[in-house]
Amino acid sequence: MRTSSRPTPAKDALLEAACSLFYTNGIRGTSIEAILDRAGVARQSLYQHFESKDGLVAAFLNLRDERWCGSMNEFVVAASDDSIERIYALYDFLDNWFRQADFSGCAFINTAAEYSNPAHPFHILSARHKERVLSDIEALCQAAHLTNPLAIAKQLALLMEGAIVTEQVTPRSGAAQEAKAIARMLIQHSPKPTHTPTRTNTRRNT
Amino acid sequence: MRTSSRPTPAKDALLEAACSLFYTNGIRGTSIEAILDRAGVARQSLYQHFESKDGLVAAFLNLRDERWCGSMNEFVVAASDDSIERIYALYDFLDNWFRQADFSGCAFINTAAEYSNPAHPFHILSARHKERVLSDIEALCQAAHLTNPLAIAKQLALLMEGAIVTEQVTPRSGAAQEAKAIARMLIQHSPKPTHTPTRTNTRRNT
DNA sequence: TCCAATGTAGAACGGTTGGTCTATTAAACG
DNA sequence: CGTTTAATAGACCAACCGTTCTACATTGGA
Repeated sequence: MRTSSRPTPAKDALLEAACSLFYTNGIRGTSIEAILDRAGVARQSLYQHFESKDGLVAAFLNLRDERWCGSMNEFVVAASDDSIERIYALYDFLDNWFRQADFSGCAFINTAAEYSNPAHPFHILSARHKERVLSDIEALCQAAHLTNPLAIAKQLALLMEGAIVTEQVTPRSGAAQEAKAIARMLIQHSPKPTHTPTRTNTRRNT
Repeated sequence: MRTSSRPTPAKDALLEAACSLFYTNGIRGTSIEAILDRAGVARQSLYQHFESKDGLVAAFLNLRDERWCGSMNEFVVAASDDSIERIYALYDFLDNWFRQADFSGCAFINTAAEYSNPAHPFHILSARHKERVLSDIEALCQAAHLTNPLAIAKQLALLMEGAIVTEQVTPRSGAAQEAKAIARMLIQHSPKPTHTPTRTNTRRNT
């Protein structure tokens, strides 16, 4: 009687089904029955691998976080060698995501909406995901030698959220490219990195 | 036996309770029982005034749309006489909203997330709300004599969505002021209106 | 005064939900 | 070989859900 955390065929199928259904239909909108059907797995198998529906939800959120952040980072790295272009590629990543048939917004925004209490475990997991995304973006800004990388990362993240939600409520709105254009303007008008000396830097005794 | 659409005490209490509960707990997260309790109204009264739970949901969405847009427009008009300042006041309106104790994000974003199918009646109502908000913002941009008011309105709306969602997932993040700062940059770097003549305008034979 | 409308209280319904229990099968491994 | 382990199928449960129904009280006009 071991409570293994190693993936078993049944456990794997369960998680995959949960991922898909929780994402597109929401958590409260997805019944255990529907997950079992999709996974083609017996009822008991679920409770052998997960404590409860809530346990399965937590596993779903963690897996989705890992995969989404992984995809994002892979995409921007593959997009360009230039560190500034990689930032803009964030919005191409979104654009690409939006075109996928099963796009239903951000799973974590949706979850935070479904569980509005900020103290709720699912809401907390959602907030943590957004923290991770923010720090990934901040890393991109640092690599691009932008001054105040965190501040710009926050702005870039806000633009991403806006694009995601706009596209969710009004599909095919082209929000990703809209956000990209704003991001361009933002970065072009941000303070220049020190290794690009400006005339201002050469002044003495200010 | 008349199916009046005039508000009755019971009908009013029901709608008010539904508004509050659907907003903070979501639609699937709110039971008929909870609404009856909150309204202090008998079970039968609900089905006398509304066809079903879905009917009550539709009434909630319509009322919320009316009230929210009304508040927004009142706020920006009261904020300033200057047409450009009114645009910036959009984000002060958000800031004010975010500080309210029961803030739970945008009811329409939440609803579109809960009913992800764009063909679902609730999703459609949510999309329509966003259309109305967009046209209100566009009107502000026209009043400010901005060139291409719709294009700028879309950008301003995207910033608003981003701020709302950011604040929802991560409360007290100051996202409204963040968005306001980006909006400032956006408008300052947008093409100037014709009634503010520039040197370019005074040239002859270009 | 009577009647219709609007309200209340609460039982009852069929369906669904998350979760448990039992019994059985099949492979993995000492 | 026998035992453990994960898997299966499906009955079962209590709770909850949206909805309907019955019975009764209040009230404001014709």
